Amino acid sequence: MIVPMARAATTSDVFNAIAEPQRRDILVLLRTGERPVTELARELGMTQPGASKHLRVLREVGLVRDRKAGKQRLYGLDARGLRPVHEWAGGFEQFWNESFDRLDAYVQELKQARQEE
Amino acid sequence: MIVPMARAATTSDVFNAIAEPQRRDILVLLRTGERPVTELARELGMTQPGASKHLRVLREVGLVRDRKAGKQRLYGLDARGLRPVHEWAGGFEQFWNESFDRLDAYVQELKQARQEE
DNA sequence: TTGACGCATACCCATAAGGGAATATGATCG
DNA sequence: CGATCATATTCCCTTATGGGTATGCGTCAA
Repeated sequence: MIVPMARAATTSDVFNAIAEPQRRDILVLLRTGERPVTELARELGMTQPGASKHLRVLREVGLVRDRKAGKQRLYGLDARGLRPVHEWAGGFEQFWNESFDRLDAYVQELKQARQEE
Repeated sequence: MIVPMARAATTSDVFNAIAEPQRRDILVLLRTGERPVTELARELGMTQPGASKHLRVLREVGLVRDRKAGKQRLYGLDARGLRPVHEWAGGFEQFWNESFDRLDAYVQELKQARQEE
């Protein structure tokens, strides 16, 4: 049976995991240290279940780690999975520096030419 | 009326645009130069409508530009939009370098202790 | 042991997303 | 104008996603 897939499962792909703004917010927040779910939810203005769900996705792609601390569960950052993202995007560095120099110049020329008409 | 939103529209967010593997493939391919849709589709093994749809998303977030070339439409890379992604991920660099040194050490200790039992 | 607390899941709902096939739109050429 | 090639759109279908609320479950304190 053919199973159409709407998109790569968010749980298996770091790129997908960080596609969600709130999850990026969580990661940024966790740079300042571990946090229990409730506090994290409060700081980011989300419901506790909402936070738990996002944390689960982040945990499954390995961007976050959790450890039990008594009644609580502390979530901490494991940013190693972001390295591939950084490198992938970095692979385009020469292009955002160079590629459109000529295009930009051309656009400038057009504007100028139009004003001189 | 409250309108629940499943996720930020893919057309408005670069992070979402690059969450889809095939779109990343397109961007990588375009590093080697402009291409008409059909050729791009053939090289990446996707259908023409499929390619067009992905290209549309990429175009709407500004990662790709198109220009008419006679009967064809050439798509080219505009990687400037990837710079924020690179920088965002780069903001975690210190964490993937340092954060888990202690954790890794701890894991090593555990392994060693287990062998010595 | 019984609450209370902290967190994860389950369930429900509406929407976004992708794929495939068919079709519309655009442009070129004879 | 008519035929044809290159693309973009549309329609249909199935799954993924995110949010909300209710609820299950483990842990700690009295």
